Amino acid sequence: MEGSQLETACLPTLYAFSPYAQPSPSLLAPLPGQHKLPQLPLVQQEQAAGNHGVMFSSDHGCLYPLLPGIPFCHPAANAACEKTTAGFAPFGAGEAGTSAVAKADNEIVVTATTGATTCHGGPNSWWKGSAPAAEKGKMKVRRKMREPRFCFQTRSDVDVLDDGYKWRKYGQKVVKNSLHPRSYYRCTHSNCRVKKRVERLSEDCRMVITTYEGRHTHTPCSDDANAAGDHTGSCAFTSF
DNA sequence: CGATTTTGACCCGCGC
DNA sequence: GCGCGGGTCAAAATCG
Repeated sequence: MEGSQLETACLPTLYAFSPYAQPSPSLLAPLPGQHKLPQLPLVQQEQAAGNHGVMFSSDHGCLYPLLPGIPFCHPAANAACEKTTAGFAPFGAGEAGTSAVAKADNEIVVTATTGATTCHGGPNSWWKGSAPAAEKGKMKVRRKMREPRFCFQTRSDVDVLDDGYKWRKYGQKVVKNSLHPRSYYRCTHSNCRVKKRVERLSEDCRMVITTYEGRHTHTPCSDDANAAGDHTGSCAFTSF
C-alpha cells in the first residue's frame, strides 16, 4: 500500500520539528530586529538538549531530519538525503524565501517559497495513563514520562512519509473538529518505542500533520534486520 | 503463513 | 462525579 505512495509528485517543502514540551525561549524568541529564528549553532545547542531543528527535502516520499538525537536521525539517513536534495536548514538561513517566525510561546511557523510547514509545540507532552492501570487487567503499563515530540505539517498526497523507518499502524481515530481520521503508527523495531501520528487538516486535505514521539534506538537501515535488540554502539542517538 | 491493517472496545486524563 | 475526547489494545480481516 505504502509503496505506491512513494511515487507521488515531489514538491519542495520545508519541514520543521520541535517538541511539544519545554519550548525553548531562545528558539521561540525572534532575533533582534527580525522575525527569524536563531542560527545553526544555537539550534544545535537546543537540539543537544533534546529539542528541535529544521530540515527540508524536495522529496515528499523521503523525510530525513539531519540532526543527531532527533527521532530518526542517523548518518545513514544523511546519506539517503543526498539523493533527495534534503538537508539541514539553519533557522533563518534557509533558501531564498524561507523564513521561520516565532508566533507564540509554543508555536513556530516555518514557510518556504514553494511550500509551507508549520511546527507546533505545546504543553501536552506527558504520557497519559498511570501505573495502577496495569493492575486492572487489559491496559499495559503506560509510563508517565516526557517524550520528545516533533510535529510536521507537510503538503503531500501521501499520508505516510518515508522517513527511513518501518512503521506499523496500531490505531485510527476520528478526532473532533477534523474531517479526517488520525492514524497511529509505532516503529516496528523491537525495543523501539517511537510512535507517530498522522492526520490531515480538515481545512486542506492536502496538508498532512505528522507528529513523532520518542527517539529511535536503532538505525533506519537496520530496523527490520536487527530485531534482536541491537541498539547500542553505532547509534549516536540512543538517548540523552 | 507471517506481517500488517482495520476497527470496536476499553482506559484514562481533563474539564465542567 | 460524570461525560467527553484522545490514545491504546487486541481480535479479526486482509495482504504479500
